[in-house]
Amino acid sequence: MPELPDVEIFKKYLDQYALDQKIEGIEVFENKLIRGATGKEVEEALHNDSFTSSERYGKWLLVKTKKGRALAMHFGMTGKLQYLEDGDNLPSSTRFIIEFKGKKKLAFADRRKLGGIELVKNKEDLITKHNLGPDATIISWQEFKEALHKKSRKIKTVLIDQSILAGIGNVYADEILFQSKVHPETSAAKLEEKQLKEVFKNINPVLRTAIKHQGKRKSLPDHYIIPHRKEGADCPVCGGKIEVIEVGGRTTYFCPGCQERV
DNA sequence: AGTACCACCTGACGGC
DNA sequence: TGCCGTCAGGTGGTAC
Repeated sequence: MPELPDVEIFKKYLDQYALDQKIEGIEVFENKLIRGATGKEVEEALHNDSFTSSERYGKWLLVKTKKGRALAMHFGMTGKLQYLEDGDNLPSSTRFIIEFKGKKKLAFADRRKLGGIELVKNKEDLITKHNLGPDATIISWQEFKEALHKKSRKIKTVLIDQSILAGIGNVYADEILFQSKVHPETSAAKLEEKQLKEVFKNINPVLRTAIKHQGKRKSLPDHYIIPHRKEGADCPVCGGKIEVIEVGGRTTYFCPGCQERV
């Protein structure tokens, strides 16, 4: 379930393996995952070009080419990248591959087909097209407060709304709220400024910790709720029982002892 | 305008 | 043993 930390890991992976190699073509196994263009168009756009750098924005990975093009990748729920040398087997659920000189490949696999790629002009184009708010790791306190303090919606649904801030998904929203001792169903507008600031202050530490742990959720610190995402599990902080509810159609784990309803 | 909800997607899992 | 309903949660579109 790629959220911001997972995409940051994909970025490092792509930077390590797929930069500065001549692109000879692409092969598409699932047309639906090429958004807003045909496979042929993407092929023509990338042919004889090469990737020079990448940038993560929210849950998007923007890959730039030497000739000034940009390929935006989204990983949906189950997307991932795999770099292959000549003779390596394609991962299961490979939806398309980018072929480099020397029979090397970058495979985009996505079991549930909720991810995909598209051609964009640049980062601003991506942001406009998908109505993305500021990236969760760079938003300032002032911007954050301004965006949230009048929202009547539940704080959790606001946190995962990509048009408000980009990058936080279901799992890390629960973690940020647990660390902030804020109940996920509290209306954003009803939070005291102190609580809202606490939420803001926990965003970066939680996301950075997740990146440091390579997105492996079981290996996160024990005082995080993520390793205890199970109904009735013991809360690592107060020893109470973890509860499961649905918020905005998403499964939500929280500790009623630590996260008081406002 | 702001908010809520549903469709899409498919493999894993659990109940009977 | 095997079938089948349910669940997971990303985005984007629609309805209120």
